[in-house]
Amino acid sequence: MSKASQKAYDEVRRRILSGDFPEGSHLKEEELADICGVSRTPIRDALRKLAADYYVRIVPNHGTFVSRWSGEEISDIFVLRAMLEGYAARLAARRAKNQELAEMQSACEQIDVLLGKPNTFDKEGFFAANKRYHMALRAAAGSDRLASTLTRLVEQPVVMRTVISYAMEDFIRSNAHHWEILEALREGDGAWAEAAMRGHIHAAYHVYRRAYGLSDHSEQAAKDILTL
Amino acid sequence: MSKASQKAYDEVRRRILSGDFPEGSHLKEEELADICGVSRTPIRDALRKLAADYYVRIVPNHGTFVSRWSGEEISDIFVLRAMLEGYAARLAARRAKNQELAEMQSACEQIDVLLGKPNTFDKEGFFAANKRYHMALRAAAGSDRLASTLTRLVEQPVVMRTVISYAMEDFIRSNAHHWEILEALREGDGAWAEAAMRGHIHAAYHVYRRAYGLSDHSEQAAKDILTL
DNA sequence: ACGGTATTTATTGTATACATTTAGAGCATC
DNA sequence: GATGCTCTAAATGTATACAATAAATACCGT
Repeated sequence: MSKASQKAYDEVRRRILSGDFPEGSHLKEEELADICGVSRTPIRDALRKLAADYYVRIVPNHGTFVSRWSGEEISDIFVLRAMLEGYAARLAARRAKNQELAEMQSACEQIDVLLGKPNTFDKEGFFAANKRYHMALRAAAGSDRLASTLTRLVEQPVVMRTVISYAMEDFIRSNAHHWEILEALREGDGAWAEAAMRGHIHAAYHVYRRAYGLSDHSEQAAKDILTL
Repeated sequence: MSKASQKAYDEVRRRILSGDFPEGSHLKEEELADICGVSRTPIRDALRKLAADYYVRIVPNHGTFVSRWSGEEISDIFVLRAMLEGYAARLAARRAKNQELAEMQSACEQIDVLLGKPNTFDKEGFFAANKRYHMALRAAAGSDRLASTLTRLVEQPVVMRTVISYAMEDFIRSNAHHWEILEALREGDGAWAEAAMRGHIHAAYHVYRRAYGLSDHSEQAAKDILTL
């Protein structure tokens, strides 16, 4: 995507994630054009891409609406993520290059530094390093299709909300998982990497449910992750 | 997508699948506009959507190019499909409504009719009914995210090529799987449905490899499906 | 003849004007 | 008062003109 389109994409996405554009709200092209300082054409490009990434839903001849994430969908997404990212870890154990492993290690070390200051813990920094770790692992899996599917599927707002409700012990455990998965990759042990990654996602889902309540459906989804 | 955009999408997609636009070729917006009889604007919309569906790749300021499917990618996709469509079957066993089950049964019956005329077997008809069956199952899973992820991931050209190389016994076995999965859904047995679906995809992958050759990598992918 | 630079040209990116569609207000009719 | 119609306004869909970009070409100097 080019300059204006990218600018529009970033700006609209940011406002959706920040809650400035609430779920279900109608995004009008002309208003967005004013806000972003570009014409309607790149706005439309951006909206199409946001739709492909599930941030919005476009109804022909009616307009673009910010997606709603129901509890059911979020549960489904955690299960899908456990499956796909687990498989990515398995592939990465076979295909990862040194450079990618180094990038993952760098992210782990950065998080360790942050963990060293528990009183003024930098959640934003954790969020960024965590993302860097997972992106590197997806790249290491060596399947563009899998990587982009995962990136689209894993809604950053959900990750964000999960991280926000992490307690200190959750951050510690999360990075312990990161180190463990990295070791599994270095050993070339795909089964280990996959199992550890599933555990990692499952732990995140546990925190999410603890913070935002659990339904029968989410109970079922938790079982689904276990019995994949 | 609206009228002109949809028309452009269908036309360009058709030409890609038919080989009229070969892999790697550069699709120029103005030419496509002439071919489709619409202006560049809906052409651009269509290209963006084709990119989201992995049919083409857009390089900013350079243009749109028809995607290449490497053997590795195809293997990866079969594994992903076994995983995701297996999970869809598991969900469908819990959530499927009578209407969706009826749709699936209708597709099975239609294929049975086709199978009754082995001398003049209608592969196109099988292809269409097979698609109807799988779409109904994805809908029955009740997760929009999962359904659209699958639809994007499963390249119809790959399915097409696979079906083309089916022998009569492969068609028979394929529909036997369809009936078995349907029964599992009716019994509400998610584990059965999932296992049967994975077997179904695995059989298709076997035919594909038999027809188009197998590499070390595809051997590994076949094992991956088994040990999911 | 060779290398480097300016120019041209083809293609994509952006803005804007116009067409189409849809929802809703207002009014007439039953 | 409810129903259904027409008209209007607001939003999206489409076409086209213009700008920016990048590659190819021609030109010039050495």
